[in-house]
Amino acid sequence: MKKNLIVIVGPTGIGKTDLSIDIAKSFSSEIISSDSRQIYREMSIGTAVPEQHHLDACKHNFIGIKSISDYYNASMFEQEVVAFLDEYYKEHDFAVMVGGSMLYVDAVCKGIDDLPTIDPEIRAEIMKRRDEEGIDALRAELRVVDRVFYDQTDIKNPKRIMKALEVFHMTGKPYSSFRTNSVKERPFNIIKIGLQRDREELYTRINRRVEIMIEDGLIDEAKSLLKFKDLNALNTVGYKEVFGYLQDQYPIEEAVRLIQRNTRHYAKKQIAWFKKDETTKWFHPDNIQDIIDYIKDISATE
RNA sequence: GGUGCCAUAGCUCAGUUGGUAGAGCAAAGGACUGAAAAUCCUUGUGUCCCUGGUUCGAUUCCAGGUGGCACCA
Repeated sequence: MKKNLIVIVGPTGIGKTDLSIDIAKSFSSEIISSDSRQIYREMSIGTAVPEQHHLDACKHNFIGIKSISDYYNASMFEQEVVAFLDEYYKEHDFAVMVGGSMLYVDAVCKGIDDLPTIDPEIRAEIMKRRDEEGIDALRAELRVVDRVFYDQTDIKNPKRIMKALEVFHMTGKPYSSFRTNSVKERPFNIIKIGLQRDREELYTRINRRVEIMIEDGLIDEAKSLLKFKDLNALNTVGYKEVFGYLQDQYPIEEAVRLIQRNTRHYAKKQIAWFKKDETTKWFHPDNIQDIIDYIKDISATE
């Protein structure tokens, strides 16, 4: 019988953590976190890492396994999770993957193309040119060296331009030549569960959760990380806004307001991304039995 | 009770020397295969409080009304 990966997705604050533990218990399963920020051990309050009694209730993987100074990306996550599952499935039939990082979820479920790892010098060089020559110069170069990608991408997005140029300078080949637009076959079933609530209800939960983070010591956590604020890991909702407060740019109330708003915006983007996947079955987080029945039903038939 | 000020987008307000209106905030929709909690794109019709008057034309001027605020009694 094929093994099963139960994937639980949904916007931040929807209630994924509680549900995932119930599901994991029902299927004698461990949990894999697909969360690009909970993976850093220095960040826990601001990333809403599950509380200790949750962690004790069920084995969690891929939480706190990296340091904020480590370079990490979706492809590394893909490889590590696939390797993990390869071992894990020798003793289990089900695994639960839960988390809101859209690209990380897709990296595991669909795979992403093999690309060369970019030398830090090349990345630094591109960033330096962006600062000195401007993004327009980089955009013009991309048009020459990779017209295919230039025509199909969002050309106003500096990150897209820089990524493509990094690959070109690293390999001498256009970025578009690495893009296969294919989905990798996995040796396990993927059962996608999407969680949804009324927008108003979700926003109320988000606003409240931010207040709780502050009560739980987010300010102190951010204070201890202030000197690392330029690391990518800390370009994160909850931290960047507190950094502004700690640097006297605005009062604490403003920081809270910004975190709440930016978290809502993040949730919106997650909803837009996840709803495009037509293989996802949507439930309200309280309908636990329906979800369990659905998983039993679909896993038995595949 | 009297006087004055105010009434415009979900909120705070600007504005129209009379030709049916726009900022900030909030919000909504979307893109996105290696930095993704990142990055990027798009979206402002609203009885301009109500009724009447003047006018070719009123959200704008005038009168009355209603509501709010302030001061005086």
